[in-house]
Amino acid sequence: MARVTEEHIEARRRSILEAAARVFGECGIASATMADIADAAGISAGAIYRYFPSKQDLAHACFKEGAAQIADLWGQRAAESPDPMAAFYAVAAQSFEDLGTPEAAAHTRIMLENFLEVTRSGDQPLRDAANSEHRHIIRGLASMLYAVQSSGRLPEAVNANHLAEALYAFWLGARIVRMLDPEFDTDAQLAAVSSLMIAAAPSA
Amino acid sequence: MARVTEEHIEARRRSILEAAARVFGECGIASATMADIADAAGISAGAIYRYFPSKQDLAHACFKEGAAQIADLWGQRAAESPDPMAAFYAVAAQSFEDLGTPEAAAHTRIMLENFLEVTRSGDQPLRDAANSEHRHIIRGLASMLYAVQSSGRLPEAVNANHLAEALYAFWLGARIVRMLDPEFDTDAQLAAVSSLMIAAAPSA
Amino acid sequence: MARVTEEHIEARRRSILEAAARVFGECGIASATMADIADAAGISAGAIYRYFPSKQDLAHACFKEGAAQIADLWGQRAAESPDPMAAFYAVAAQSFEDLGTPEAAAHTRIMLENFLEVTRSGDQPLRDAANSEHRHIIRGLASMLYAVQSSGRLPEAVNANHLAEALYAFWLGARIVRMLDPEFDTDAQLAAVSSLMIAAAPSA
Amino acid sequence: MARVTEEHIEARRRSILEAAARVFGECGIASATMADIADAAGISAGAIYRYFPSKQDLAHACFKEGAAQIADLWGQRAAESPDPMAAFYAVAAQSFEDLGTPEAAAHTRIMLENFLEVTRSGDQPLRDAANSEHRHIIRGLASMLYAVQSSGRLPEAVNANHLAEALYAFWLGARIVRMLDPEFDTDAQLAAVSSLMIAAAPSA
DNA sequence: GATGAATGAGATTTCATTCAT
DNA sequence: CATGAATGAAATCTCATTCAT
Repeated sequence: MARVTEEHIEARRRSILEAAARVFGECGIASATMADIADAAGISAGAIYRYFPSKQDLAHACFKEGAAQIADLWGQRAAESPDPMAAFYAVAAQSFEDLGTPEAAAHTRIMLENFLEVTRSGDQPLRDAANSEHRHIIRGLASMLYAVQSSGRLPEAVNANHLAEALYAFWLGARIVRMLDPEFDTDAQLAAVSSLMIAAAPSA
Repeated sequence: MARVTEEHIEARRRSILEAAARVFGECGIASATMADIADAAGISAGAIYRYFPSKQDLAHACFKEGAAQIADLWGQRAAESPDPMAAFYAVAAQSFEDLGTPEAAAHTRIMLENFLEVTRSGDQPLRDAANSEHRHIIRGLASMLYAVQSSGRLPEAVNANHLAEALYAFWLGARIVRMLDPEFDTDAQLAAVSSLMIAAAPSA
Repeated sequence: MARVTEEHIEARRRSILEAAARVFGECGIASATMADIADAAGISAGAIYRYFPSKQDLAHACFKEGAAQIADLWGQRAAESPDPMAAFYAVAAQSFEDLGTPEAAAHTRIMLENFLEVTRSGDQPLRDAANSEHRHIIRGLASMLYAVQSSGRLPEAVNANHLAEALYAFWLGARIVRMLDPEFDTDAQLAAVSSLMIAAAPSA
Repeated sequence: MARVTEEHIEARRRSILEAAARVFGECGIASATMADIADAAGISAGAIYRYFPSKQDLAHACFKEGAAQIADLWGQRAAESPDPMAAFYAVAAQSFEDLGTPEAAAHTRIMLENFLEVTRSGDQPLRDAANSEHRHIIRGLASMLYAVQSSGRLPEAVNANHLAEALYAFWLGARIVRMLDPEFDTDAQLAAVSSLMIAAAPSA
């Protein structure tokens, strides 16, 4: 089985990563065993170590993968949409809805586990990586809000940057509660926030 | 005599619970060992089993304990304050600030671990317990907002219930990001939200 | 089984150490498994870790134990014997004979494995420990030879110190070859060395 | 064509053997991995199995190789030198000095590992092979001593055969201690032994 | 009632070896 | 023939839990 193409190797790496995300999401990083992941990926446990040096590295790779996907989601939608405010609603609504899929739910859980590990271990590079992820999204959100403010639909008295942070926090918190409580109506919450912003818009 | 014994038992139970919260918060539930907890509580590992049937039960008891404390915080402050809106700011600001203390940080982490376990295990009673906790807080928040709305400082177009949920989500998400990123300025975010609500207030 | 006496613990430690020496001697440190040692000691593998933090530490403890026994042997005999030269023959002959016992053979093998590890790892403290052992014996040997030289039975032209080192090297090498080759006649060699020294004695 | 292939095969075999000796000497047989050896030999791990059926066989081949080199050393020098006693000093001094080179140090270590395995496994052919090696050297040494004795420089009372064995043991032991302890002055020891033999020489 | 030594069931990780390419 | 990805069988070490003292 030697002399395999580069793509084959990359594909194997990805399939391990996907299996790991699935299993980690289901069982938690600590409880999941390498054997579980190997089974899910259809290979032997030992084979994983050709692609990832340790369970911890595999978990980190899963986290980065998930973070990249989330960042993509925000970046893509923001670029697509002509109305910046609508983009926020679209992305938020989309990601809330995605929570129903096992992948997105798993990613949310892995992200939280990563958060827990980072705040506990005090590993600064890891912390920086985690921070840069949310800062990236907040920056995007803030630039949306600046555009809204420029168009006169957000009062000057509101600090766009800080509101972007608050919206990010809302989005993160809502995802969490929503996973726990399916009756937690994220769409209605989005609508409430929206109506608040409309009400706050300087009357033309 | 029996009375004294019972008190003694309860005191022992509490000291174990406190030690467990401390250790679970620091190390994570999976990594913490019963020996760690026993050391922190100043007893032997075997003795814990007289008070809690298993590590898992001990962890559940910690969750409940933490949830009760958070609920107390909200209930107490809300009752104290004459101005409902101010109460929200006070509690939120207080809890953001508390994140600097090891106890509050540990509680936040334990709550998240609880969340993770609940969404994974599908254990309905546990899920209900977790849900009832945030619903309790949201109810309090909603009644504050109704009061604000009644006083004419919040537009009728905004659904107070859903806004309460959104504020709760914001509060939860902000606590999380703040633990990761000390530069995440929760006070400024509260101010931004506040200024938005003021701007949205029906002009007298 | 708690609240065991200090002696019981020490006894358990010793029984593990003895079992380990037996098994390490038989199989080699690398090949021996903790399960083998646990079986030999009549306990579970996990229990060993209460007494020794790792397999490596256990191996080192075995080595030190063996070294201490050897040093005792030299020290004791040297003190007992009025004739220093006879003491050397006695100790050497004794230790050559001992090679027939499993314990002594095991110790010789463990010592060699320790030597191999030390020269490979470059761990200086370990190296120092190993060196101090043979230096101790050589010092004893040298003081014997000085006494012999003082009594005029060894020419002044011979450096007693260096001859002591040579005798130590001979003793070590002979033990090794003897284990390999039962026909290697260590007594005859001792006699040959002895006759050489007698021949070298300044004629009265 | 067939001839070329055969030479090629032999060359490959030798390069693997050399790489294995290097790696085994550095890491020890148990710790060395087939991958390490393959890297050192510049081939793939799987290819080794075309030349040697198993790791153990490879190790045995290394032993034999090392033994042959040592025997060569003694045979060559002994033949070269007109004065047999000088030959012993030359070979011994040379091999002590060589211990500074990685190759010679590796050979000494491999020899010891071989010794350990042989005395443990009870594999008689292996034991015989190891024995025949030192007997070969001892025979050479003994014939030197006979020559010395014939020339009247060694008393008849000394058994040349047994003294040869003792010198061999000294040489082996000194090599070992010297590797551990660089301050172990093998030249001075040789000189001490030499002075003892001179003193023992029947006064003309 | 408390203790802590012991158990025993894994979990991660490593490699010799094989064999499809 | 060589390659090196994959296997699968350990081996070390960790802990929740039990129970003799």
